[in-house]
Amino acid sequence: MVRSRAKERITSLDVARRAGVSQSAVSRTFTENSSVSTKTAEKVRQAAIELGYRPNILARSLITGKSNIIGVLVSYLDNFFYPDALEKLSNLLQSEGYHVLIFMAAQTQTASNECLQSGISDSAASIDKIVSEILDYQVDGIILASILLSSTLADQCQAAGVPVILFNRSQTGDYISSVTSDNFAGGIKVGEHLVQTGHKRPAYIAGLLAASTQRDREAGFMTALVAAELPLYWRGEGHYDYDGAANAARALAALDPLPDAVFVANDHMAFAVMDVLRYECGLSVPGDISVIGYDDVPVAGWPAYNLTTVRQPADEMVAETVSLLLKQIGGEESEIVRKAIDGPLILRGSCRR
Amino acid sequence: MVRSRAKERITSLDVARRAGVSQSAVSRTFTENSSVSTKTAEKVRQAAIELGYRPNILARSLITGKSNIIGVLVSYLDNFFYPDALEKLSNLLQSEGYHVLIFMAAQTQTASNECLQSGISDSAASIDKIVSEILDYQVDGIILASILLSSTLADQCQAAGVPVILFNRSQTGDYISSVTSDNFAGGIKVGEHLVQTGHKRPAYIAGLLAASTQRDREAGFMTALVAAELPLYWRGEGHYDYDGAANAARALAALDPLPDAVFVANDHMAFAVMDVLRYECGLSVPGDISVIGYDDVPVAGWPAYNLTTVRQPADEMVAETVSLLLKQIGGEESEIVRKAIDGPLILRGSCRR
DNA sequence: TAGACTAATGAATACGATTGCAAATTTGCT
DNA sequence: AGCAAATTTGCAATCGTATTCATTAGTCTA
Repeated sequence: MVRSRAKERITSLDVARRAGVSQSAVSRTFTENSSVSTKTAEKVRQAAIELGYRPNILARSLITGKSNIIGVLVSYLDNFFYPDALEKLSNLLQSEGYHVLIFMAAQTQTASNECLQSGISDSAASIDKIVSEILDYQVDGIILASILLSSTLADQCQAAGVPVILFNRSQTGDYISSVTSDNFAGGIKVGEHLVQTGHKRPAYIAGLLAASTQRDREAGFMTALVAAELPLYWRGEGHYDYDGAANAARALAALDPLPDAVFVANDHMAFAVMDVLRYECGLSVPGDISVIGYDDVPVAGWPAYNLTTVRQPADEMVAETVSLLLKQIGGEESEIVRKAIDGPLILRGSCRR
Repeated sequence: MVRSRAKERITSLDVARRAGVSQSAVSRTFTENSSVSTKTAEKVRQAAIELGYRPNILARSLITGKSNIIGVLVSYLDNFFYPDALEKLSNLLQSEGYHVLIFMAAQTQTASNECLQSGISDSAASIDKIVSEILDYQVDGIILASILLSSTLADQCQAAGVPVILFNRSQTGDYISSVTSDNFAGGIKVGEHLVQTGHKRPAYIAGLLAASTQRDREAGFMTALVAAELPLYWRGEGHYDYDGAANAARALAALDPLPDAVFVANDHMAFAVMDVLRYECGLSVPGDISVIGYDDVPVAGWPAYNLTTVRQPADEMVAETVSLLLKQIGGEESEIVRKAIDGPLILRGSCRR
């Protein structure tokens, strides 16, 4: 079976000829709120169906200056929070008549211990490159999931009149709107809960140091500990990475005495920590150590982990992101907004009560 | 801080004036293999940087007839196989100079037991609608992940000269290329392995009945059982859904005598099955029942599940998909191809040896 | 240095739609 | 019916770029 070769496209002119009207009439039948009589509209629609015509959105965008495309840049999808958020984001934008052009930031190959500074600057450069590409597509807006933007790029977007919103990251200094969960408050909740439940030797495993989520969660956690005059017993780094967190967990398990609780900066790493503690070290969670994560991804609720964690309200974060973006696109909102949405601590079985 | 309002765009003409050359010259400097002297190219590039000019891809696409956009339609991302595949797909296409316009198929709200026929036809209609939208964007090609296409839509794509490739689904009857793993062979491997390891009461938990992956995996599995003259002890349905599979597992656990092994049609469901068996029913896996899954998503390798499963070679599947699609776009390949890539059975701890 | 050929350039047109404008038609009202 | 107002309709310009074609500049050979 051989597919027939490239077809000559059907344009509005073809439809116009067939329907016996002008090309403008065709255009108007397919454009919202432009004046066409129902009679001609019907003729046009009929002819369009017969010919299999559909308007060329690229041509339309060229003239209207609106592409109805939102560029979404996401760095990695192995943390389940992101596929989930992406799905919700895409669905919501679709329902608003927009479409998502997706870009993956080049994976920085700095697996774990490699010098992070260079890794970050590498990726910053490549991200700038990608954002430029996004702009080339004349997108109406940009959403950066877990990604920061150089200030020159931010300027460039602003110059192009394209609103940018950071999703799950915030950036001080530059003037970009962001939507996150209230990571500081979440960190506090974790700290207070550990205090209230009588833990005495709390540990912390950090995510990527450059990430605002990591900083805020840790800052909140430490604030709560300080308020309770409970010193941090140990601190490790897992780089928001399964293997990185596993290594940190091994270091943690070698301590004597053992910490009695560990707050891990996100669920994805917390799973690694629990796996190592339970299946490599033969420890019991929460019997020997309590583990608390952050995100409340679906897997956290599965019985195998049953992880106590702070929920990031993905639905609300996505709704807020889209609403904010559309407002900025519509020109209604031009202030810089930094929205931090509160999320509850979900008590499950990985933390001793 | 208030963002400055919409800017007048910088066009190639602006750059031309600034560089003291014609608009054609500007265009040529930004187009591959067109003849410009290095001297003028340099002038143009300089002026472009000063003005912050970047070519408008939409305008370019309008004239070249190539958008460099690939439409990717995916139905859900909660099965970890898809985020992973999507990430790889996007990366590979990006490296080939293409970009991904992503569409989510409307979630069929037929949670589990609801009448599936109507659910499927609903979603088929909405998928046709979405594919039409994709075509409106003048995409150069379409990838459908786990999604089937009505034959009228297939015709429409063909008429528009847009190649379509099914990823992880195949469709008989219609003439669409597809890339899958060799699900039949995989099913056989599972069946043979259960036979060789001396299991006597094998059960099967099916995925969505309409899915080719489900059909082929089950057919392969049954073929192996029949060859060994081992009857299927029990069969349930989980609809490729965590909760659906959990329900099936509860039914399975109520059997007396218990099956001694269950092949679950994908990993995502297998996790639910293991969770129910272990934490609801107090059974041991693999002590009381062996569990085998399909996909080898990353979580399958985590110690908490340590799931024996058939690997779907995502890298190869993605590479094959992209290579095939690009060939078809380039017009080199016009035959219908149905590629089924073999994947190994990964032996882990969830199946008794 | 002249001649032959190649490479570089600009003017003009096309891609497929939207939209302002003016003419043509329909509608509404007395 | 007759005129004013409102609605339709078609023409033509436009969006930002690629590309053909004719022309000019540049290179190489003899």
